[in-house]
Amino acid sequence: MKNKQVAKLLREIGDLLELRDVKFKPYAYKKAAMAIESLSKDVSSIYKEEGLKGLKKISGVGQSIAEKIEEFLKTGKIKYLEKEKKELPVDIDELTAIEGMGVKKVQKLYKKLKVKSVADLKKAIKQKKIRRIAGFGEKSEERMLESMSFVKKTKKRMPIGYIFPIVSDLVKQLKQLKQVQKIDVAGSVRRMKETVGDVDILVATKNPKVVMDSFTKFKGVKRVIAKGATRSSVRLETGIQVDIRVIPLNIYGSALQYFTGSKAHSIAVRKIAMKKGYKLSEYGLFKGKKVIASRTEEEIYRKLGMQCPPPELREDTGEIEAAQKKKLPTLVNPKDIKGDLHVHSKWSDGTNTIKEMAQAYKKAGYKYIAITEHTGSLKIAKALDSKRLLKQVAEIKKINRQVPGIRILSGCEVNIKADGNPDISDKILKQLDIVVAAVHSGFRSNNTKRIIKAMENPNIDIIGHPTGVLIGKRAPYSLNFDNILDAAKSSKTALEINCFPTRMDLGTFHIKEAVDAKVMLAIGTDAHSVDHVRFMASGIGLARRGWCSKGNLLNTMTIERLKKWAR
DNA sequence: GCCGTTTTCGGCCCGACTGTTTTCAGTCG
Repeated sequence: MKNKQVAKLLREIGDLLELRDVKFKPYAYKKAAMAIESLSKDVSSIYKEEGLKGLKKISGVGQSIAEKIEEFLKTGKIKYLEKEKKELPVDIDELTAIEGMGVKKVQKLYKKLKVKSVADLKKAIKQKKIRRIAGFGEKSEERMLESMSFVKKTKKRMPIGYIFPIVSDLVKQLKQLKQVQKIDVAGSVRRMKETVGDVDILVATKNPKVVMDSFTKFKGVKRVIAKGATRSSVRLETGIQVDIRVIPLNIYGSALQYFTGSKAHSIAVRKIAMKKGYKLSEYGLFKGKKVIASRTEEEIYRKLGMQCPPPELREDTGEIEAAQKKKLPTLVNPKDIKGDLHVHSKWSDGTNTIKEMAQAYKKAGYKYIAITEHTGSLKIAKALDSKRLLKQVAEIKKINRQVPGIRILSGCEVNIKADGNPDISDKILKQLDIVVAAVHSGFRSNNTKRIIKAMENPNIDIIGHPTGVLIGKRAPYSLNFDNILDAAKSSKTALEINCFPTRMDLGTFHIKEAVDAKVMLAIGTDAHSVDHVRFMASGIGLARRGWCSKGNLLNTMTIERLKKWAR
């Protein structure tokens, strides 16, 4: 996937143009960057299939930007960008990562002090040179220095699965204030994005001051970045930034709509409002000075002639058109989920017994779980060989009698060897209810053939964490995903939505492609302890982001239908 | 640089907070 790289380069061009005070072009480049970043298809495959014409079909991409993308795909660089960079050799990315530093300030500091990097900036601050420049002062120096130490942390996005407990703790603290009339988490958390940069919380109250004062003093708050009557920002000890917005109850809907985003979705919706002669802001939908909708999101979208898209779809990747045509899909719901198809126990690298896991899932309302331990050649602690696997099958039969009300399926997470064969014999796999197969080695090679070979094995039901990505740690291995989808369809193999927080694999884009190709999907938490049962929530969110309906997921089947499907 | 069932030219989403200013530019979301 080249999309992220392309987006970054275009954004850099935008920044450089902004530095030079060029009008409007920066906006165009950044808009194009945003569109490419949220594209469901790889730009290089678009280019391969349809050439320059295909690139120009991307919203925000015209002749000039298309040519620059083409140049990058062919040569690995963009001459225009290299030239611009030579004239302004500034590490914009690094410098603007500092709180309160934007391109204009970077420009000023370069012109006046030849500041090119964070190191230069640090030196200039130490020499007290910054404060002598118009627009800067002693306080700016202080602020910059302070935020430099946070830069590394802030640039990192956190997996959503790890954000939930932190967020729910904050919400709980806020709910205890009697002044809080209504509260919601907005932003990327509400949209259930795989990773979260910062957390947005919306509160309705008649008494903003009390809410703001308490919030900025909550436990876990390390630093107050900004504090005002309607908006405050803090950084938690965990490094996460939390923004809180306080508004009166009568504009709750428009505020929630606005603060949920995404930015691309918000801009697109505002433009629809403009076309109808309205103005949309967080304060409501206006006709002239008259408010015509503000209490609920549904009301606003209705007045704009569209359905209200579920938050998970709000990325401007087709949901707006679908909402206008009243053709939004009915997304899968938590209550549709009957089972978890990827669970570990003490038998391999988990921390709880099978019985404990089953009881935890039963308590959470599940009808079945599949115990899927690591197998054979995998060097992970206590991987199961054929003998232990068969022993576990017998053991599970016993536990099934001890824990009524939930059905434990025998399975495994079999290792796909380099040649595409499983590292447990078919004779054994045949005796299991559900077989998840996954790649655990050879991350640097193209694994398309290997996975297709595995899918053609009739004993393999699900391909686990299909792209091998680890958030913030490992890039996905190279795959021809179109070929994977074809093979999944013809071999009737499901692809996993592994929602262990550091995996989130498949991700949004690939899920949507699988849904479009009518390939079955299976959510698996990859739970290694009873505390991991809750990861299902982000798995469902991820499935919804990929436009999954009930019918796209194995987990929504009854146990009878699932077993039939597996056979 | 991009875009258009009002436009192929003339516009580009909107508002809060901060630090520096004496009324606002820059940044952020």
